[in-house]
Amino acid sequence: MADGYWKHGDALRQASAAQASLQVSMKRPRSDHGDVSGGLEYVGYHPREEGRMGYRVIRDTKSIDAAYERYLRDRQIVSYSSGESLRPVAGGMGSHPVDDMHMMGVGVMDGQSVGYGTGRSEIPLPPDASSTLYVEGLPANCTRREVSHIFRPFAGFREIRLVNKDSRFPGADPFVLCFVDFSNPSQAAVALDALQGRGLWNSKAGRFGS
DNA sequence: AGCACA
Repeated sequence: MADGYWKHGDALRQASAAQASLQVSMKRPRSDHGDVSGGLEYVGYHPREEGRMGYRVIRDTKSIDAAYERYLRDRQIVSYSSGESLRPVAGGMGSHPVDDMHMMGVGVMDGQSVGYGTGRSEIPLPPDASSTLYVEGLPANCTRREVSHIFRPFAGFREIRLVNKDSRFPGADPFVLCFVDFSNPSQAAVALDALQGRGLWNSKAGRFGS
């Protein structure tokens, strides 16, 4: 009955024979408390007009998840195989909500779409969306340069950080975490939409691509 | 499954 621990790890290990699936998500908040400047209970309050995006005041993480899932489902972009890889939680720059910003190359310029955001001018974001993406499911031996190749084409790409961690379970192999910085949450969301749940690592070839 | 750096 201890198999439950490995319901996913097993899939990961077997993926080495097929194609590993990259899981990209928003960065997790630094802590569950202390982010609120006032120390009060208005947790999800944000200053901008939220009516246009259909968001209301959000009280906790689960609400955000639900709202985000809803909008993704409406857009029919992401398939939910794992369901857990999407974590658009608080943690961004709360002072700078991005509604309809199409600056810096994301979205449209003079009627022409740029970058990988082609076709969609903007992506509605949760008020507390982060500019950093969290990536897991990478092979333990992948290099920083390899992973950079995946994200560099996206507008607003800034930097990538690989982190080697030991498994929380004894005897299991170490794994690689990855944090990808973008100039703003909107640009991060574009990359997220494009990469979420996609299989990018061709383990047969031992490299990225097909 | 696993969330770092400033």
